[in-house]
Amino acid sequence: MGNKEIQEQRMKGYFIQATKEILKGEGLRNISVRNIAERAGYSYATLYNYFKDVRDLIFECVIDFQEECQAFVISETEKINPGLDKLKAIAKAYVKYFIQYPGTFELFFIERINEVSSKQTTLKLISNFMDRLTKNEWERCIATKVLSKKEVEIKKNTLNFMIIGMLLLYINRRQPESFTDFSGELENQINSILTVE
Amino acid sequence: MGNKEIQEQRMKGYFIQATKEILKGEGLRNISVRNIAERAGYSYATLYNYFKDVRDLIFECVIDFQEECQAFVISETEKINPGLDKLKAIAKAYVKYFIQYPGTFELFFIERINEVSSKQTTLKLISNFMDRLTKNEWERCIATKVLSKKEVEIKKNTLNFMIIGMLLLYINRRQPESFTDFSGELENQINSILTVE
DNA sequence: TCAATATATTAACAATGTTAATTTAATAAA
DNA sequence: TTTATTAAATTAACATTGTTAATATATTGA
Repeated sequence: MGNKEIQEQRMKGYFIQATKEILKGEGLRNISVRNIAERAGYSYATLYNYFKDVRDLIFECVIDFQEECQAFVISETEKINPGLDKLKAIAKAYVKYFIQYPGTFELFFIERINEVSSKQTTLKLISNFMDRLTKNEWERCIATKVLSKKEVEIKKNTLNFMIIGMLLLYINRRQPESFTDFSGELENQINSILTVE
Repeated sequence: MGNKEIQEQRMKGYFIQATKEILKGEGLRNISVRNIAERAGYSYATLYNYFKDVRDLIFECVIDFQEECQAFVISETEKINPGLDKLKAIAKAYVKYFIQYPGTFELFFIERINEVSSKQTTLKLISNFMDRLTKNEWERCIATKVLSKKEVEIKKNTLNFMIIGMLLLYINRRQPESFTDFSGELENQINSILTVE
C-alpha cells in the first residue's frame, strides 16, 4: 500500500470514526454531513473526496460495528457450555448489544439503503451476521443429535426473524413499554424456540 | 357535527387521501409536504391548518390502511375452516398485503415516530393489529384444546415477531433476493410455528 | 354593502445533501 | 530555491425539505 492509499485510508477513518460516534451516541436521526465533518475536523465538502455520498459513509460503519458486536457476544458467552445454552446466550448478548446501541440496529436494519447494487455485499453481510455468530453452535447441536439438520434450518431463521421483529417493535415502536417486559418476553421466545423436549 | 366540523373533516380527508395514494404508489421516501398538497389540490401551507405537522398527517393514514388490510385478510380467508389452518391463512394474507403495498409496512413499522406521546394510541393500534386479526382463531384453538393458553401466549408473539422480522429483511434489505424464496421460507416458518404434533 | 373573521397562498427561513468555484497545500521541474 | 502543476480542502451556491410569517382572498354577519 503506497503513501497515497495509507493517507486516503486514514482520512476515511476519521470520517468513519466520527460517524460511528454519532451513531452510537445520538443515533441515526441526528446524523448529518456537516455534523460528521465537524466532528472529524474537516469541512463538509471534504467528505465527498473520500465517499460517494453520505450513505456510502454510513454503511461503511457496518463492518466495524459487526466486529464490535461479535467481540461483545464472544466475551459475554465464552464461559457458557456449548450447545443449546450457548445458543441462547449468544442470542441474548446479540440483542443486548443492539439495545445498548440502538443506532447500530437502525443502521443494520432500518436505514434505507441506496438502490445501487454496490451495497450488495454490505446487505449480505447484514443478513448473514446472526448466522456467522451462531454457526458453530448450530453445527454442534446437529453433531450431538440434539437437533436435526432440518430443525436447525428452520429454527435458525425463526430465531433470527423473531429477534429482529422484537427489536424493531421495541426500538422503533416502544412496544412493550418497559424494558423488563421486553426482557421477559425475549426470554420466553428464546426458550420456546430453543427448547427441545 | 356542525358545518365547521364537516368541512374540516372533508379537508383533512383530501390530504389523507393524497397521502395514502402516494404511500401506496411511490412509498414513503417519495412523500413530501408539497407533493401531498399538490395532489390534494391545495397549497402546501394549507396543510398546516389541518395537521400539526406532516408526520401527524402520515400517521392518520394508519387507521385507514388497517381497515383496508383487515378487509383484505377477511376476504382472503373467509372460506378457510376455523382453527390452525385459518390462522395460517390469516398470517399469509397479512404478509401478502404488506408485500403488495410496502409503503404501508414502512408506515406501520419503519417510519420514525414523533417523540410526542400523542401518537401513543397509534402505536398501540399498530402493535395490537395482528392480535386483533387473529384473536378469534387463537381462542378457538384454546377452546378446541389444540393449544394450551400458555402455548398460545408464546406462539402468538413468535408468529407476530417472525413475520415483522421477515418483512423487514425482505422489504428493507432485499433478503432473500427472490420472492419465491421469501414465500417458501414464510411457508416453512408459519408451518413450524403453527403445527402441533 | 361593508367590516370582521376565517381560510388559503405566496414569501421567507433554516436545515439538509450535493456540486461548482475558489483557495490553499503539496509536489515536481527548472 | 523558485516556480509551474497537481492534489486537496474550503467556501459559495443550489435544490429540496419542513415549517412559519406575511399577505391575499373568501366567507360571514351586521
